[in-house]
Amino acid sequence: MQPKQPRMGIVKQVKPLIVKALSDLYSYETTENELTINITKPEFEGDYTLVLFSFVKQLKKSPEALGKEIGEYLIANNAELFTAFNVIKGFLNLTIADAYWQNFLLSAHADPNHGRKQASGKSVVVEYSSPNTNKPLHLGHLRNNFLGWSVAQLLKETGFDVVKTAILNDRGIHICKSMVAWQKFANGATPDSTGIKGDHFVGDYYVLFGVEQKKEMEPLMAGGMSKEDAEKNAPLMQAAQKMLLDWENGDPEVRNLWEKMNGWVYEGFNETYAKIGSDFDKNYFESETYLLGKEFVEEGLQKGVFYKKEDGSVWIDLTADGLDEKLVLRKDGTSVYITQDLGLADEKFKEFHYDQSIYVIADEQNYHMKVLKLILQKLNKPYADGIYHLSYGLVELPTGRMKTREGTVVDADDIIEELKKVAREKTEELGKVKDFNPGELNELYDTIALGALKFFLLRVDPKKKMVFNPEDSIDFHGFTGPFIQYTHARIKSILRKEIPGPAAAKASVDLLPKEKELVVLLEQYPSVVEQAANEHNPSAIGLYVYDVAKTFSSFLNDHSVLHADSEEKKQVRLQISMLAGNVISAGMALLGIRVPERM
RNA sequence: GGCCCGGUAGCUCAGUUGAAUAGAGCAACUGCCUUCUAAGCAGUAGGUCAUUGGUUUGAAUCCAAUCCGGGUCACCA
Repeated sequence: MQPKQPRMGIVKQVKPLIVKALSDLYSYETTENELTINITKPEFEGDYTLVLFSFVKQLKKSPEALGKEIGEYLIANNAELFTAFNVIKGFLNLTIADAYWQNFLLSAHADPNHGRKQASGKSVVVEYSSPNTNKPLHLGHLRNNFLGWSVAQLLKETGFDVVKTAILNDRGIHICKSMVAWQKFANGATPDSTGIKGDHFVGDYYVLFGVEQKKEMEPLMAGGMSKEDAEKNAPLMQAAQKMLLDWENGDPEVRNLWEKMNGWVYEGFNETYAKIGSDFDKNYFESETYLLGKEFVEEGLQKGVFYKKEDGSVWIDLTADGLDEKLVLRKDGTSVYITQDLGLADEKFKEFHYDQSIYVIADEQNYHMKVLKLILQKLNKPYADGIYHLSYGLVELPTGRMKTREGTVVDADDIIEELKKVAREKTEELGKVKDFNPGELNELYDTIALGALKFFLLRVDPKKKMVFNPEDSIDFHGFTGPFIQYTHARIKSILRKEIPGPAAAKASVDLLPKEKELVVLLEQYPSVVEQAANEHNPSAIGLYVYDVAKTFSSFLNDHSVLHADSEEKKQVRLQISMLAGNVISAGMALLGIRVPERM
């Protein structure tokens, strides 16, 4: 990962000039990374500020003298870029030429590719979403989905070939539980016959399994059996275990039922994915990958990376790396989780020859992913270093973790519907789009509801866990998706009346503070995209786009675009408006959020 | 217990390759809609940046220790 960089565009051009200045003036050789340049605080004159303290000692000069000499040098040698400077304490405040900002505005305001980079030829696989097929998606899955989708989009934007993959955990004891419960209690009911969405339908039987199992456990525990034993010995559990064996042996009846019920779940998932705009280039199914990776065991033994214990189980000793001894093959010769992950990593590489393989997985699995990468490195796999775990924090409720048992899980479909309802109520209350037809209204509600939800989940640093408070997380004011969408609609409202004309090319007027602030901010957009992509961090985009919307709103409050004092002024403001609209639209698109023309 | 991650305003979050008085939103309070959409703008109030010590011209940011919270260390996935 690249080191963090402040968001700034022009600074990339400024840094080499300062390096050269230090070299020419003092024969002091430094690198761009050594320079600290910040945006100038509003209370001082200037655009960007070089912090001088770090050179004071080495150059044995006072900050004031240094600042003055560097400032004078920069203006003397780059008059087209710098027009003024001042030194306050240890800070050299530089003023960038108005012409630079005006040229930027001219070239960028109508450029739809502003911020997009050339294809690099590098490829990356992004795996996100790894649901079990025994219950519907919840809020945690949504964070995973939105993150993965957005990171994929960011990487596309910065020139990567991206393959989006999902792994479906479609086998195992949890699936058998739903199947057993359905066999016993459903009387042949189906999603169609009940009108229940497939994934919810199957999930209901998974829940029912737990309820009925508990009933069966009571007499067993009353007879003195421990809770653990009662769980195992409950007839339903026995049936599920048997079904798992039958499944592995390919029993046709079990396989048929399994395919039928998984089919219902996929139908439900696909409906939700379509609704949230999630998509995948390739689905992997655990039922097809769970046997992969065994060849790694033999290879690891030969290379001396793994070792075999007396009972036949195979292990790797990672204690030298500060980890533990990890099992890679059971004594009965069956593989464990890590084994199939090794196999899947290899499978993906064979198919896509990735330079980078990103796994969007919750931070519960930090340890596991560390082990995965380490084993691949020890096996000298060429793709090992490209493995990257995008670890995200869990979504919690004010009361703590969501728990299926306690029924505190926030269902994905439910929360989307709830938000849509709020979007509708709010829209009707405001009454600004009374001329919309039902189709347009429905689309608007979708746009707003999903905008609110996606922005809420993406605006937080992925690696941090976050709290979802149902009471006030559903908010359309302030630091939210709908506020940004609203700002976009306002901009469009202006541009529907007039767009920047050819006369704009000649417009060169002094920028007022609010105008300047916006232009400087908008000029940073490509560097923000680059940074967000490097860090696999969509929240950087969210913060930035909000900043743009907020700054624009403030600007709009103080200045009229269409009724500016002069034609030139109007043109400049139209350009700023258009660029702000494009940046908001493009930035939100990177988060998977649509922006409406009106709302 | 070992390892990992976190602790910033009442709440949710920015800010952490060290830099000028620590920033937003929500909630509270005050103003502002015959003028490009008030889902808005402007303002007031709210902080021992968990604690202690250290490094430094300078620390929310780096180091150490401590306290608190979470995760993980399964022949589960």
